[in-house]
Amino acid sequence: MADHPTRPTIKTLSEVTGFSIATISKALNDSPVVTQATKAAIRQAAGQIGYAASLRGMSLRTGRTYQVAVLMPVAAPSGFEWDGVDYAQILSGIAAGLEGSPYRMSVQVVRDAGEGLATARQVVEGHLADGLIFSGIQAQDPRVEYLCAAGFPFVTLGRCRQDLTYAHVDVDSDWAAWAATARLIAGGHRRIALINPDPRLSYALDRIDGFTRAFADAGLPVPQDLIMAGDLSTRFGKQAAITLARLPDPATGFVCVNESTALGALAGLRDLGVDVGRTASVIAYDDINASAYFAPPLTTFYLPIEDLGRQLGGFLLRRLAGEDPATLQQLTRPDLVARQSDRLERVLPWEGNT
Amino acid sequence: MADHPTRPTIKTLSEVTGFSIATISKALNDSPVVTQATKAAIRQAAGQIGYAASLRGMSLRTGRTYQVAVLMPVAAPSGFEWDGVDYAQILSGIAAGLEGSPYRMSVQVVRDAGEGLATARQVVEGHLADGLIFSGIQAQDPRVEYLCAAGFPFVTLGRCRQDLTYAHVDVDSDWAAWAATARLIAGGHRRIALINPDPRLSYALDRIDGFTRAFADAGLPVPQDLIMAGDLSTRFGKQAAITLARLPDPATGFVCVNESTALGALAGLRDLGVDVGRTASVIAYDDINASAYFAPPLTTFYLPIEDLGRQLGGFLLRRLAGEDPATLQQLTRPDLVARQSDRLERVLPWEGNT
DNA sequence: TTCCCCCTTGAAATCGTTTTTATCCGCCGC
DNA sequence: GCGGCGGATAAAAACGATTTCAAGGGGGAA
Repeated sequence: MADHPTRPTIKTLSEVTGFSIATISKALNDSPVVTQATKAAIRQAAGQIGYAASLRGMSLRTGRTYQVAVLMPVAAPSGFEWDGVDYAQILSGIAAGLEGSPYRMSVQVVRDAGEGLATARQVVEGHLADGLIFSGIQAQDPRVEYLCAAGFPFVTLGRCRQDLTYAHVDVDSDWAAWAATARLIAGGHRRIALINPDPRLSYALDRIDGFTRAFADAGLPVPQDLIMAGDLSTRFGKQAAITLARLPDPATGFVCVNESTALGALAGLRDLGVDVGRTASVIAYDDINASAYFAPPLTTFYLPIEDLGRQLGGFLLRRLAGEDPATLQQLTRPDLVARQSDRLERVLPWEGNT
Repeated sequence: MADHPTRPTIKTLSEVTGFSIATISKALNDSPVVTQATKAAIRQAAGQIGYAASLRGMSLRTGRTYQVAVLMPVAAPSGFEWDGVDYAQILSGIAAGLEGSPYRMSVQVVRDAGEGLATARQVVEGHLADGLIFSGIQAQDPRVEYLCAAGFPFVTLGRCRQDLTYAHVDVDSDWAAWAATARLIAGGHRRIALINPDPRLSYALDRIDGFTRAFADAGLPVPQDLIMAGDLSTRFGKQAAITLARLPDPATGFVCVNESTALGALAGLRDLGVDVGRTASVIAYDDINASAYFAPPLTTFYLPIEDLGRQLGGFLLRRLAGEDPATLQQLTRPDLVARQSDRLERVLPWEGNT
């Protein structure tokens, strides 16, 4: 732990320039009470000796931490299963959104929503960060409630269904599910399954809404029995697909929640000997652009999660600057990436053979 | 930004207990100069009012930040391709390894090795963290050199090939590549390809060593022309497989660097009409347990990356406590998960048809 | 010329800890 | 009985910044 040639402090700079530390501080913070000439001289000297304010000192005095905490959910460690979420990309986006500010990103791992609330409490009460970013928003989300009540700055990836005003970035899951379902209906499918995550998640409900609306638009009854709630794992996707394809009146279309469940669905259908692309179709959300390499390549709705992360970071910065959360809300429609697998290319099973 | 009912400071505790803040500090840090009785009283009161030392104050005084920085590599943002690395799991492991300590995890995103060095410098010179964790170690790694020279505590995931003593955790890639190659040789393959990442990476060289040794052990010539260096993307896996399978004397076995390249290889072979499992075999490192759902399921060497992360965190804690880095080194052999796809079940292509 | 005000800068307090140094007190030894 | 010693606690300085308030100086107005 070699103590590096102690880096310059404001006092060093004071000795070098001859100005008092008070003036230095004001000059560097661009206070209007300091002359332009003085500011220039001080900045020049600061650059010269490579002075950068110590976050520690600033932090103690101002009460700010210059840290942004991100609550990163990880699946419970029991028998790891891929969940298809590339959180690294989200973090990368957040970091990009924070760039240019003095804020750094502190990652807190949370294993479930309950732990999320506890961690949020710790962050707020322990002044561990100045702002919070998290995802996995539930329809009724205790973290959102708590943070709103506490008046703590935060931005979420996703919206809860409560009447609260807060900054958020979200994907239009209702629309995406609607579009995916409508596309399968147009392709001739009637028995379409919705492979959905934890039903407490707000976007799981959005997906059900969109799914339902697509059937209503087509004047068709909604196949309630084909809505499956689980998690984001490949294992669940496979199990669900197998269950659904084995029904007396099997599902032929699958609207998966993401690429890992879609991969599982494909594996399940393959095990049953179902030829995806001929007798069944799969559509998914696309976080990581792996679907192009599946067998068959999947039609997806691409989520630019790094961009979403960047928005999250940018919004939090603006929120920290005092901006009204009502102006910091954004809804993105994912782009359709049409590949194959979503249209019935040959006969539909219920049409019999010719 | 409601200023929460200002949380208790050491001064509060001093007023409550009647002891001076100096005594409080010593008592809570378990200094031997304080009586047991006093310590007990102070601890009791601290628990009572919910006092926890402010990291800000501690940090300013001690010069420590109580932060651990993790350098998280992300692929360059040009046309995102999945790289199959679930860094979230590594972070989760690191956080688990840090649990119980006052250290928190700060994540710095780096886009390439050069930026990694710059970021490491920033962290060290700006006192942004007390320790550093990073991966993607190159055979000649400037970050390792710099940090060793600076005497800054760090732990790496991977080893460089320089003669430096530092704490690290690594996977025995040499062994894994050897075992995978030997398995394919035993399965009848002779034209075995090594799909490898960036050749500057230390473990890329380890893999070449193991690959080479497997051929040497079998008394066979090493197919140098089948060693492909690229990145971890699915795209590269596909391109490489297509190139290799189109050779006049095509590759029939593929030792992939991870699951995303393996997925790409499968996609490429499928496009060429190669029946993997009959005329070709693929083996991969397995970070995320998705290979079980590929078509066909892949035999893999499973890397418990969360455990590796936990080790990283634990090692760094011990390093920060002053332990000798020479004692903080660990090499793990990944577990073989035998599925299919790695044995030639039917005829070998060069045997002609019967 | 004198007084006042404003503009610029400086001194000092403060944030919450740790650590060094000082003080107080009782007890032991001579 | 007195001096010194050591054990327990307290006082004060320090870490590096920001911020409040005071001070100094110059210029304009009377």
